[in-house]
Amino acid sequence: MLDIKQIRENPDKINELLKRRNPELSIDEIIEVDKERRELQVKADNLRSQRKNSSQEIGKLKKEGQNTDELQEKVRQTGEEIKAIEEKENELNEKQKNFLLNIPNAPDESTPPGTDESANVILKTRGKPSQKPFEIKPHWDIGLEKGLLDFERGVKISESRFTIYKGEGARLERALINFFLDIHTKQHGYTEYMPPYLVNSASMTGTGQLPKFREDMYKCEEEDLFLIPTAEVPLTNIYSDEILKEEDLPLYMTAYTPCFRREAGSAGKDTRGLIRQHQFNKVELVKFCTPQTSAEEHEKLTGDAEKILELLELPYKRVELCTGDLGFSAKKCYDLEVWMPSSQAYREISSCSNFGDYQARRASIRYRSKETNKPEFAHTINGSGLAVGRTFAAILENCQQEDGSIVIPSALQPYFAGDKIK
RNA sequence: GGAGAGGUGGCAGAGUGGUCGAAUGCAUCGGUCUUGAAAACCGAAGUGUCUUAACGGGCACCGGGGGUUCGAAUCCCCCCUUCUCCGCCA
Repeated sequence: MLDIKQIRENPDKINELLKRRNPELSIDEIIEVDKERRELQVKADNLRSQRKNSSQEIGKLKKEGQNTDELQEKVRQTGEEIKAIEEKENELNEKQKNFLLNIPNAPDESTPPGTDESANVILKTRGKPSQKPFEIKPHWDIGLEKGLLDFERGVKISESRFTIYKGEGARLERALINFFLDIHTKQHGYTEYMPPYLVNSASMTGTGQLPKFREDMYKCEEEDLFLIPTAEVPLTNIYSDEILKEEDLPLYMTAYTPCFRREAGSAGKDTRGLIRQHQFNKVELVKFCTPQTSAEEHEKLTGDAEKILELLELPYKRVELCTGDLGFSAKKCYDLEVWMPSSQAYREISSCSNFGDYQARRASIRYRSKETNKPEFAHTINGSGLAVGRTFAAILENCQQEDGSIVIPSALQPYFAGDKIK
């Protein structure tokens, strides 16, 4: 969340940045609440101080055998006063907290302004969209034909947007996961994790999914547990409510997990194929670092994700999201988009965001600064490295041959234990 | 799931109604001593929040929430969690 102190001190600056994201956003209404809240705190603190002193006095007098009835009655009344103020105080605290939890991050100064994706900026393009002398079959057709995917039975055993991988399809998916993890751990310095796939509401709040996006998530009925929509949630919250040593930073973490999203509100979008599933596999990259290095670490992390696309020889673009297209918790974001012949378009396959201290403040992830020896909020960064199902689809299409076979990119062949799907 | 015992500062561990933000030990940091180091000795040191130009000061925090009381780490209730035993089980 945003820092209330900064809001207090620089309301115009913060409003201006938020309005780049959405003109309707404003922190104005919280300023008065904050002021009132602080006034009440001063009042209550003073009364509590009085009560403390008087109570101690009573203790002393009683020891001396003196009558304290009158003083006790006075303190009792002070107690009632405190209670009344505390009630109002709690109400305002709650209001402020809710407000802050529902306000998105302020965009970075460098994030290009704009209201929707049309204002996104293409930063680079690598590889050329495959021009082939035959018609490339969409991955859902070729996947079904080759017995790699079973959409209908996936729907039968679950519901729509659930798919079964089968035979060489399942093996290709597994090969991709292992390939991604090996590159990131062996070449990019990430530590591999296997976190829980169900997390509590505190974790979901820490990374920003709650309270605003509850309807996007699968929730357990009996427990305070949600299926993770991304490994970002468990990984980022590993160090919530902790103070790390500055020497421990930067911290690089990666994990393969399935991801679960209700996709409420995407009815009718990408209904065919693997692009938009309720359950999909993803390898996630997460970093914690100091504010001084976060911009640089963000660039590096994005490069780590790009490396995978390059090794797989898939054509892609790097796009910088404009302020209006930014995710809720992000202040700066690059999307990687892979060429998808079936839609004759580039489709998002990774999203690499810098959150500044926004998540760290929500989840209380701090490090002790060597310079000041005081706890400071860390910066968090994450990105997909990559979405596995979408990579699977991209390979089925981009690597498709005229005879319908799929040539496995050479870097992946050892993982797939084969060079081709016939 | 059942029974029992716990949850206190970075760690270990005391404290069962008042002067306790909390003894003590270890670890940490600064200093003295030393050619250097160790040892010894002296000293510093939690987190949050409010207030102040600043120095400083106030308040809160002993797993979380509520209650009793003039006063709660300490008493009561609920929840979470750890350990041990039993049950179940991949």
